[in-house]
Amino acid sequence: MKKLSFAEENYLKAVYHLSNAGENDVSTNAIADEMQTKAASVSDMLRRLSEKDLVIYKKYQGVKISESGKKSALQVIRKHRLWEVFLVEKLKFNWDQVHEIAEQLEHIKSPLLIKRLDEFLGHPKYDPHGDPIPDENGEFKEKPQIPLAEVALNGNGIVVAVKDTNPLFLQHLDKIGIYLGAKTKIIDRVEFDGSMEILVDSKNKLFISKEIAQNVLVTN
Amino acid sequence: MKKLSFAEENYLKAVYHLSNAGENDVSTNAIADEMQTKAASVSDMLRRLSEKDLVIYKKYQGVKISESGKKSALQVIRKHRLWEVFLVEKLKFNWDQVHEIAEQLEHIKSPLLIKRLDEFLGHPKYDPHGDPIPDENGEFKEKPQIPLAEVALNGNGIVVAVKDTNPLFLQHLDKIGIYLGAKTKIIDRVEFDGSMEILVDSKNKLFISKEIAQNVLVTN
DNA sequence: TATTATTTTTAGATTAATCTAATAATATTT
DNA sequence: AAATATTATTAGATTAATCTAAAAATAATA
Repeated sequence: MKKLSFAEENYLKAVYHLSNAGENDVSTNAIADEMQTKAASVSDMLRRLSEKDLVIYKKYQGVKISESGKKSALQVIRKHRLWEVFLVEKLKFNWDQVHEIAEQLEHIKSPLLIKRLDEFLGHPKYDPHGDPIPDENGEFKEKPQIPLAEVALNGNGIVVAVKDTNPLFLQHLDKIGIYLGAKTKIIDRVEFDGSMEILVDSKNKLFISKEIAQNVLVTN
Repeated sequence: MKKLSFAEENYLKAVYHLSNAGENDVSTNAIADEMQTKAASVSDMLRRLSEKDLVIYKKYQGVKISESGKKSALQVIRKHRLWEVFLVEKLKFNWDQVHEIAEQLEHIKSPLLIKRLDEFLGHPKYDPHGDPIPDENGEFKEKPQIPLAEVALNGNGIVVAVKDTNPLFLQHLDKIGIYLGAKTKIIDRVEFDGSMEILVDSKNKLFISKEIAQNVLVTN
């Protein structure tokens, strides 16, 4: 595994995420969109990543991440999520504040540092948004999870993740009292607009919109 | 304070250190040496730093760090040393392993992160090598310190810092049992070669070379 | 299917940071 | 002080990453 530049790592991450963990092909424009850059820059970078066999790229046909590219991407994701745990657990950040800082920390190169950080944090399996943390070999297990919007009436669940990590969304969840680990029960559903009434931790009645219900993931 | 690139921050740090905290002028070659780069690259960077008023640069006359340059340098140094404390205190690194990793971490941009890290560490005043950590305003106080080599016969001291932070030197100190906070007493001195015999923590007799004695700093 | 629209790539510039080789300024030494 | 050595700067390339504008390929639609 050669040492990659920050830009290369960021592109690999984007390809990995947009391809749904390397399953699908990804389009140039989708990457440009995700990375807030221009399609021309993406084409250029894909050509270079392809020369290093980090992606499989056929002009005009989209791009797929290679095995070695996936490996690299997963290590960056591992670092990102471990740092997020550190920021929330140890430095008392809120879950909506950690993404940007972790975007920087994820590029620090030191395998020993990450090993020690992982130990220090007690080998966490999930980050503050419920996303799984890959191990040293890139292995991880997603928690079984469905959007609140799809839970049946009177169904119970435990909040295990959020689909969107937009700070405004996370702050809103904080405000209304939804957090990772909260117990939920669907007590009413409005078919007209997809909004619903839920009971949190058997004591707080909440009215939430369809958008919220689609982005809060629970397990049962 | 504008946002600086990694390279700019590294040059400012080098100028600051080589000038003895901004006191003296620094030569182009000295900087090239310190940074393992070529004089031509240094000239170029000095011109650019000068345009941003981070250094005062007159061609062929050496360079001095400006007030705003000093401020930036001290913030980078603050971050470097706080991360070093974190690595040693929390992640159980040895004092000879932390410099390289801190060289990367010092460039992470987030004032809040550093504020929280500082709190988490209990507002440390010194790093693992005994060097003072500047506060948010760049203020710091050096511990009064003299090399063991200059302590009088039978004089006592407490190890407060090391002059050299070369890993091999630090590992050697570990091996012979010298560490920050160790109590020392000079029990013999060989005028011929500057070597000396010392008593550490009132129980371990050690024979050390002139080189060691010059690079271990004590207070009394 | 031919035309139009969209998407993607290439061509050509730009910026930061670096390098080597050549030149210029300063310092040292006969 | 003139010659020589040292040190520092400029000129000109190079590389990574980006951009705009133009060209090429693919997709959508009349």
